Amino acid sequence: MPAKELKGSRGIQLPTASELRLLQILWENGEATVGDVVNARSRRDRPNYKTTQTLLRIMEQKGFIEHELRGRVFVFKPLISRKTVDQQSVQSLLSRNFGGSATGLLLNLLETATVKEKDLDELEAQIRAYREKTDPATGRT
Amino acid sequence: MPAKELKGSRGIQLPTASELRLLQILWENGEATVGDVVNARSRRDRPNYKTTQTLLRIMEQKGFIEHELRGRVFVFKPLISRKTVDQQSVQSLLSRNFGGSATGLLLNLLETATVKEKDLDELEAQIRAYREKTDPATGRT
DNA sequence: TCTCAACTCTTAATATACTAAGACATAAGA
DNA sequence: TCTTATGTCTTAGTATATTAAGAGTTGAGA
Repeated sequence: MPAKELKGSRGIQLPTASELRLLQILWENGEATVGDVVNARSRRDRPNYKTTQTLLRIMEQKGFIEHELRGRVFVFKPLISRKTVDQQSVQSLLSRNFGGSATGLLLNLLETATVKEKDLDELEAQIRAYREKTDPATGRT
Repeated sequence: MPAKELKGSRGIQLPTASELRLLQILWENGEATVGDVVNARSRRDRPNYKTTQTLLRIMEQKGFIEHELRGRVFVFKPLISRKTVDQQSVQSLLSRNFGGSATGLLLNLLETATVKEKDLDELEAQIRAYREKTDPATGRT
């Protein structure tokens, strides 16, 4: 059963913080009922059942997830991948704060965040791979 | 004249997209009146005067900016730096989407964004600098 | 069969974001 | 002096985000 569309979706729409928390659970489990989602959180920060239900319905209206009636319960599945959300989130930050330039963000990250040694190696490897991709012959443009 | 505080500010508060657009102008100019801010935008995407005024007032309540009465007009100045906002924005994205790990974000960036050759050099230099900072002797941890 | 727990559907309250109009003051120019 | 453009202060409407209660349904177990 497909979801109703919301009204004027201008441009891409990113999940909100609350929605993202639920999406994480769907991504980890592949699919989940409302109860599954609620119980995936520790007793400490466990969300209200009704609240979770409402959120999932809204997320379906937004096209982030879909549901399927199995028996008499709804089983929800993600329609949008973690990678897509991550990329769109990064793009959004990039245009909002860094004028669309990835470099500013990269430098900010290295200045601010704690990056593990292993990650630095990985990152350097990625840079080499990126150069290869850009210009397989010399690694230069 | 200091601003009134808003109510329950839970944790740090980031400027919204609209607020960030105005902050950029204040950062560029050092200070600006409502009219200055409005006219800093091209006729195409020029915001409404009244709207801008309201936004600036809210931003002052949030502690992002302050104003000073000069003659009969308000001159606004930023209280928060671009660097601070950038760092907090990145941290926010990091915890929301990447479980707090900078590496996921870095790899995502290299996969997705178009990074200029010059920026790759700069980035490698930054990685070396970061290693130095971490362990001046060997560059290793 | 009867009760109850789990579930869906409907409704709603509160907060924030965004946008802008209306009322009123005043400096400056005709 | 009188009008007007420019400003501030007050008020408000629409949209979205977040949270959750209440009504009603039904499968399952006592």
